[in-house]
Amino acid sequence: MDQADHETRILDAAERLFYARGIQAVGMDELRTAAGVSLKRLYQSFPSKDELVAAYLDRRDERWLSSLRTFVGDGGVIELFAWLVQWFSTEDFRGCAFLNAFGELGGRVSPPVLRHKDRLHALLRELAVREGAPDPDLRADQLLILVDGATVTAMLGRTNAAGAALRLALADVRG
Amino acid sequence: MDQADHETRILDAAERLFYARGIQAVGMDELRTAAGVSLKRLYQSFPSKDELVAAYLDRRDERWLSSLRTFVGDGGVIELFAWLVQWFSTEDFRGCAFLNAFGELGGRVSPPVLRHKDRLHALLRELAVREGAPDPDLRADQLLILVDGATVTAMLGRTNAAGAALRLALADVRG
DNA sequence: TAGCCTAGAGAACGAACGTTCTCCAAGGCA
DNA sequence: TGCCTTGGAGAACGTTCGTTCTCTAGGCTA
Repeated sequence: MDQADHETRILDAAERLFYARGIQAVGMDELRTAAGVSLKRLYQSFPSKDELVAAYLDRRDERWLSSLRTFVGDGGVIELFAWLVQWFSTEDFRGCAFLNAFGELGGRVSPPVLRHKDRLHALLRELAVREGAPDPDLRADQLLILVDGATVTAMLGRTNAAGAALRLALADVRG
Repeated sequence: MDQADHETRILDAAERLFYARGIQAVGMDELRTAAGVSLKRLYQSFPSKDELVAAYLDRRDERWLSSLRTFVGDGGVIELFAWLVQWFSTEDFRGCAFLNAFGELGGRVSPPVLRHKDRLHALLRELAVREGAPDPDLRADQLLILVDGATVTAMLGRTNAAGAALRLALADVRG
């Protein structure tokens, strides 16, 4: 097992634990145990917890956006919110990892969080252009509001959040 | 200065510090200093940090909703989002205290957070009824998505969040 | 005035946690 | 076989933090 394998196992454990229970609630020792890696190797791969957190967020950003992009393909808001419905109903769903991390750590995690939201905004803008929206930037802003709003609302237990948001997205196209 | 005054000063300091920097980032000792109160009295008023956090959230809930309710009065979504615009532009704005607390502490703060969102939902439902919405529950769900979505989006620096959300709210009425 | 109660200041305690260090076993190489 | 390097397990260290304890000063009552 080489260095890359170790990093993958560490990041897998980090994503599972950090997302499920919060970053500050998970210690390096518990993470080490979950990853099945020695503390020495953990610190060789990621010299501090802050760097591990940044790596966790960046990898989650890539995977999350890639999954969404693949699912939506050339589709529109229907596919966008269908993907959200499926995400919200996964067993370990606990809201947006980036918003949670921001609430928890504030400025210390800002760069990965802002990067993530900018990339999501760019994806939504592409969708807006395909839709023929007259003002794609505004439309992307609005879709971002709907996606984030539905996500935090679903996190707190309102199960029809994605459906309600979809109706707003469709209404705006007609309006 | 009696007991109630002390509690007020403690809660004032707690709200300022917890909201600005996060709950876990503020220790009881710093809070004691900011409130100008002895540690003994602090623990007489609030026997543990968890109880102080709950009291902070509950008092913020009351004040926040009361301010919104007063501003909106018998108005509709225009007034609702006008209030948000003003809130977002306050200097110390840092998103929704309840969503941030949830991201930070997860289940440990769930009851006050859920209470707050339920009360906000109820206020939005009243507004939906006044508007003559055909399905006030759905409309309240949607307004909650727009309010929370605009709030987290504004927190991350998109300054026109409230305006973009308002347009969606108006579009749905027309659609 | 003498004794007692209160309250404040901050030292102290115990736990948790990020990070580093020590010890030892195992394996490659002369 | 004997030596040297590598890596794992976990002890140890220093700090932070929530919470409690101690000591002392001041004011009220008899």
